[in-house]
Amino acid sequence: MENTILDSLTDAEKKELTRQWELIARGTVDLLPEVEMRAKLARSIRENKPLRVKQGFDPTSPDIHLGHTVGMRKLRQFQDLGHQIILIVGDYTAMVGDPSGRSATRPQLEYDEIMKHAETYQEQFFKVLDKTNTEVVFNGDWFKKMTFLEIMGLTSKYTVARLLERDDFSKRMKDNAPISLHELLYPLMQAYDSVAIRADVELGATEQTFNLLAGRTIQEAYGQEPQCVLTLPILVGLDGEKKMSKSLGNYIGIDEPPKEIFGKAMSIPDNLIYQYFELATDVTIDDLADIEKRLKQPDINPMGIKKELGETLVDMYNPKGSGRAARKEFERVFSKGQLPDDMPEIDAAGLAELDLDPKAVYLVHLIAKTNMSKSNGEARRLIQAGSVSINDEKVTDVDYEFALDQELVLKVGKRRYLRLKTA
RNA sequence: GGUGGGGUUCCCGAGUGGUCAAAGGGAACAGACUGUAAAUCUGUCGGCGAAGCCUUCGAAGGUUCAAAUCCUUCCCCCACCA
Repeated sequence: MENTILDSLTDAEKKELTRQWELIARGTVDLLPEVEMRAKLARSIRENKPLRVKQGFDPTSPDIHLGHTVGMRKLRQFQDLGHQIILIVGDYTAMVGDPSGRSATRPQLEYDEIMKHAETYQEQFFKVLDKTNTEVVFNGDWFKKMTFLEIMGLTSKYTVARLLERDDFSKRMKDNAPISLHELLYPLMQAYDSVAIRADVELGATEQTFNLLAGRTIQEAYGQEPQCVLTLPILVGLDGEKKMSKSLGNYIGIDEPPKEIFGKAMSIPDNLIYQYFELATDVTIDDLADIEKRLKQPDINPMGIKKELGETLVDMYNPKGSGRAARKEFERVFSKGQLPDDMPEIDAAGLAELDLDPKAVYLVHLIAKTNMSKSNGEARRLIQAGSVSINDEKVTDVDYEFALDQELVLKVGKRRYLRLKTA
């Protein structure tokens, strides 16, 4: 039957199919099953009916980061091709916690907190996607209403053996780590989302393959045509090892200030530069090839290319020119060792509020109370390690105390600054 | 439900009455070297302005001059059996 649709296309339609296919396939790891996907696309073109393309995001953290944008940018491509995007905000799935790639149960979140995150997600989605033809739905909309009988119905459509096939579960079994029953349900919930919105295609990172495929099974069980599955590479975090995630602290948030985005981009290991361009930016295939070539040249310092990356990333989520400004600022502060444009400030009154005497400021307390360190102990250690300076002069005396009688700049570590003003 | 094994600091993991704020490793932070890269080396890594004190070894009690270590109860995890 698939072939009949393909065969019946006019030349113009075939050309359109090829165009769409190429764009969709770019950068994807797997498109399963390919034949079905082709047939769905062909039908969509023939009948002029957009595909319903879905991806779910669990609002487990307050911000969207570059890792999320890999899928979102693929969605954007579908959108530009005229297809319908459905974003599932997983308010209910977030409560369960996706076990994918996890070696331990996720901590359960409070519903209120999840909803707060959901709000910022909805704002940040549209830094990448076009608001006008995006549907945003919460999966709580249907899960909230499900009766126990209906849940039984859902769970009867999948077997435990198949769930346990997943390597994250089997690993946990082997390691004698706990697996809670509700975690087993996660893939079924995600799968049911596809039923609820009648998805034609679902996107996700490669680690999602199992959940995505479960969607096919469940849709079929509910009498729907199974969705096609499109997987994308996982973006590695700043540490160069683990996947980018808020909880690991190795992320670049798209809502962060330009300075931060640029600085974080500069801190990634060199061997990630290409990947970041490929997965997190919109550079053309030609540019990508050029970047690859340049990175291979032995006499080139990858730092320059990394700065381009930083600039590109900043510009994607900020007004024009922000990338350039961020780069200049970075070069001034870190390459030339000059003071940053702006830094936190405190004056005598501010010190007093922190219970510090402007006439005899105890440095350890100053650092700790202004959150430049986590505790007095840490402040003391930083001083001993020689990472604290005032007006560019290293301070190594743990008991250092000074009177604030002139403007000073305190620097702790490589990037924490504080300007002290007399009034 | 029964039997056995476990729960130690951010993580892994040693420790079975004092010398334990607790070995070792990892992570993290800082310093040197650099390019806020990697690698390497060094230092730090519960809190308190020194001494000393305080909090921490699943939870709560108890024994003891002294408890991560012994006892009691409870909570949780795992394996095998059912």
